[in-house]
Amino acid sequence: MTQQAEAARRPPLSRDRVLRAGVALADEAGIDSLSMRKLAQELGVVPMALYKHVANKEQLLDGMVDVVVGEIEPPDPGSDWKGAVRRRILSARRALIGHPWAAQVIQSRPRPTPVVLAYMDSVIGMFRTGGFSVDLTHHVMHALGSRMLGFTQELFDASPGPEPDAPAPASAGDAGQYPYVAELAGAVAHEEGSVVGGGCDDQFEFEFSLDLLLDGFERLRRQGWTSARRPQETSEAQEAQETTG
Amino acid sequence: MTQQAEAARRPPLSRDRVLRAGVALADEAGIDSLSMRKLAQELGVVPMALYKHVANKEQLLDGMVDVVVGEIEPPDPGSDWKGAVRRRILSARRALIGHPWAAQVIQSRPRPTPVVLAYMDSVIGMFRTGGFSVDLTHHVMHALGSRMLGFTQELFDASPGPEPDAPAPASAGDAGQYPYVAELAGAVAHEEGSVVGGGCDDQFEFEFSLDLLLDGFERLRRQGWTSARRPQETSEAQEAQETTG
DNA sequence: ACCTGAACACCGTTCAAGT
DNA sequence: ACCTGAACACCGTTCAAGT
Repeated sequence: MTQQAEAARRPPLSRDRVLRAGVALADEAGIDSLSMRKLAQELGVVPMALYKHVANKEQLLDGMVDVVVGEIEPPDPGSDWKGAVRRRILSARRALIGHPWAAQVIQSRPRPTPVVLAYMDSVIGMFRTGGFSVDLTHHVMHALGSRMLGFTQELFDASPGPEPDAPAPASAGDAGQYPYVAELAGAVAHEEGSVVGGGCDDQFEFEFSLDLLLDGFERLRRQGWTSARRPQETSEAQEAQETTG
Repeated sequence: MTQQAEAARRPPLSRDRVLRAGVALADEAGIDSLSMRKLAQELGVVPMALYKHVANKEQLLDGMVDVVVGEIEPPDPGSDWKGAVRRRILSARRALIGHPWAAQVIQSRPRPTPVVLAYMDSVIGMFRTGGFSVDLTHHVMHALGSRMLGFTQELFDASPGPEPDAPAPASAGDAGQYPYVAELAGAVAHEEGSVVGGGCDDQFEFEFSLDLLLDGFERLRRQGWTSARRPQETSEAQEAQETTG
């Protein structure tokens, strides 16, 4: 009765509503809290009702990834390849940051969804129309890796877990055992503009390595790099050039 | 009776034996098949017996990561920083490749174990003794990210899953929808030396982007880069130099 | 024909009962 | 004091029974 009344008040279930509820639940409660059962409860529906709109949990996660990737802004044409790629990737980063679970879920997918494939296709196109050979574009895409979607795999899960006030990764007590880590941690803690608590400026780090790669790509493109010449040889030849220049 | 006889035959349980059995089980059956219950069964022991040697499953996974990281060869002194770092990272890569689950597990850990911290400390040391400032070393470590431990996060799980003969990521049917992906896939399929099945040469891709980064690091080091000057400005200044040179 | 509750085959971990 | 079986609170998904 009450159940029926509630069902009548809510809009009918649809794949889209299921996916958006999944995204909302993962945003709020974390990806570990996302279960078919909890999602059904959130939607005021019996668990099995979900299976009419998604084949299983894997397909639910696929669809949720599509929602996030759908938030990435389209490429803006009419600028140099580097600026265009840079802007697009930083837009992807903004989308991913809004959904902290997304990076992990994307990497757990056994294959890209059509929406992700379309995004990758358009990024590849930006390199190709920017004057990159098929060969170089291929390796460049591998070098970008997950950075293409706006995230780098931090070595350890930096997401705010269930232990909010845990000791810092490199606490003072470990300074003796890990002198170089301590030196770095100390410098970061005193850095201007760093977040309270001694954290790193993730955006700066992201742009630092993104620009390092993009600059490297541009250098290779100008040299007409092909996979016949290994990058190491390339760099050595270039180092010689720089030294003499 | 039979149980007791079996228990008597086996060496007594220890933390080390539990960890090694966990590594072996994950190697053989995949990380998804690793459960406390199955691991106990593998050791001929009741599930609760494991909890005397590891506090919980999280600590089991931590210990398993330590086993893998322990396989990385120590640094060999007395060579230039780039060669030393390169060799060490490629050694880490060999260790990680032997345990396909390790990359995923490392990234799921909320914080580095002491063994991983010690490895990171020694890598930081290779940069510092190689002439890198604390500042630059910090950003360089971020840029390396998971590559430091020998793996890059491939955008999608390339590990041999439960569907061994599934269609290729970009099958011919999708060529029309994703023209640039198709172009790349076609080129890779015809590449010399590529594995049968059209896969990429992962080792080449890894070294390509590793060398791209290491070369970039060396360039910044020589320029005396500090975080006051952004990489982009650096590169633009350098581009002007290169163009005029 | 459609929907759904109970059931199945798992988890990690707690806890009290047994030796 | 030590060990461990049963139990708890969950999963994703199957399937047969109900409407």
